[in-house]
Amino acid sequence: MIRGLLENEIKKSLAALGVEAETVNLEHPTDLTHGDYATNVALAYAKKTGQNPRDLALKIAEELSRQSHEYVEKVEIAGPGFINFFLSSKFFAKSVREILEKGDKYGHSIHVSGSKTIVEYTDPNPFKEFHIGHLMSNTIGEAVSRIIEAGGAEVKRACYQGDVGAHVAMAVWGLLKEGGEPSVISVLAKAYAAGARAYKTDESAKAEITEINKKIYDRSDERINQLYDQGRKLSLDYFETIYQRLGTKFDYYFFESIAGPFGAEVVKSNVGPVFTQSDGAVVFRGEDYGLHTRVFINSQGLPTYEAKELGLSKVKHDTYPYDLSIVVTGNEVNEYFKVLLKTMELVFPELAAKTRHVSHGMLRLPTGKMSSRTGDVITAESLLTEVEGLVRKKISDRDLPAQEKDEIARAVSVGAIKYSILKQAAGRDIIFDFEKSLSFEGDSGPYLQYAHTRTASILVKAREAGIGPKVPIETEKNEVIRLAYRFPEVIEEAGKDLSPHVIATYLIQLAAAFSGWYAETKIVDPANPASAERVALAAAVGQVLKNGLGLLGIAAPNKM
RNA sequence: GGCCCCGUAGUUCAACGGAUAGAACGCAAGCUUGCGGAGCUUGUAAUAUAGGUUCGAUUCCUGUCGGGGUCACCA
Repeated sequence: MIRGLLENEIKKSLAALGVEAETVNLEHPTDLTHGDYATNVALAYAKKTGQNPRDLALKIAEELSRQSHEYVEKVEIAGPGFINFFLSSKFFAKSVREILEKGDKYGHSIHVSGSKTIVEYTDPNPFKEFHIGHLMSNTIGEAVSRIIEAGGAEVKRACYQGDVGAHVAMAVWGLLKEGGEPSVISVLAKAYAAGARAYKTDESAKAEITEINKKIYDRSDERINQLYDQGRKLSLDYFETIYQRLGTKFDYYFFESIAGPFGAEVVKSNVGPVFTQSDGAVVFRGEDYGLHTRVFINSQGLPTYEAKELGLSKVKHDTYPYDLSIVVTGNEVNEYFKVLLKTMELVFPELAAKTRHVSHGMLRLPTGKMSSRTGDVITAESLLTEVEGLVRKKISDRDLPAQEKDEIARAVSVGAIKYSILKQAAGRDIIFDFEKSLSFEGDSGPYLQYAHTRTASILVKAREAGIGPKVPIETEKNEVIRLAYRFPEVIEEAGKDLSPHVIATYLIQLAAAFSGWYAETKIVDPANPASAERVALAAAVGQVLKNGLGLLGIAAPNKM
């Protein structure tokens, strides 16, 4: 990559001046008039060498020009002592060629190849709703998975599901009361809601539910077994339809019925060195580590979230010996997760060192539209369906076959939702704004998809006109080409920080540059000899947009 | 109250300790004899507050104010 090359040259230049530089900071200036890369080494090392930053910068630039490279057009000193690099047309021509040659693989690298990563995300509970929180986790987890895969690692996707516990007993209680067979998902949802309500308000129902919970564990009741098995399968099958719609395919499913008992065992065998008996429960004294005390096994002998997740870390590693384990959750568990990680350090130190937590805020809808009136959860399906309907309306006047319209409506609606989740750094709440996400203007998924369809239709027109994409040795320089080659670096950064939004931000910048160029430049023009290379650039931009959207889990249709 | 996270244009978001703090929506003014106007161009407007560290602070440290999470058996 050009970046490494420049870093080396800077280091060599510094060495020639007798400056030992362990780190070289190289960045893309926000303003393209400041060049394609800039380094602040002169500012950073001025003091050490007792020189004025600009003087040092000047000397470094002299050294650099001595070893100048065909891909660097010029080196400039600017501001307080920045050294700015302007890349050459030769470099840009080469980068366009590379994008077209690598195609769908462009951006993929090998910087984490050979490593094994497991990503746990979504984690819906059978018998309960798949709500928009799960949608958020799924979107982030899938994007993170794809980004890490693009770095060359092997990635396994894992979903952890609570198939036992009070919530399940509540649903089964509801089924018994209503006498309904769990044959459609709405029956299950209703049964759970009834059970949850009764559990809070009705003492005898509460006792019944507790009893059912026990029977689920020991499988002593035929009728309950039957309802449980049916309901569990129905739920899991239903979740699969959503994963398919969203574009996720899990490699592993871990269940609470396995991780729970195992976690409890792990905790029990570490009472003394790590955990403490207290009031009939087993707790971890987090205060010794600046955290707070958490219960791992409650006084009824049942493992809590922390114990299960602790057990799960080992179950995962036994299943797939990972180098890196990423867990995506809502940020309400942040404090618990810290405690969990501390116990993991004590019990499974080698696993704790490999674990990273990505937490996200809540997905909130504006009041009025689909907002929950009575505290009901909003299901992922209802949001998807609502948005898809709006998209369908928007494209209703398109002259396209019905099946293609269906595909477009799906791609655009999923893209709109996913993009609005991924465009900002995970951690804070996201306000899903129907107007903004679906006005398809500016900072939105559909805007990116639209930019991509424009590149696609350019290629169609070019083919009709017999203008092939052709990359010359040197090429026209513009903002578009000066952004396109950065894609691999962007993926690397997003992977390092587990931050899909880095890609989203970059794609918007690229798409905006492309749209501006598109508006002022006639790309397909048989009368202009430059047309073939412009078509090549348009193709390259389309490829980068497609690959980038792909990393976010968003489809890039050719028409919309 | 303790601990953790967060305060950036009217709004929603960006910005490895770097240059004139970037976008989008909104608002104002423009753009089609040209590949999709779901677009483009120009303008408007912000680092909560007081200190400190630094050549340089939205970023790091401390105080204040404001918002959110959490503080033993639900996740």
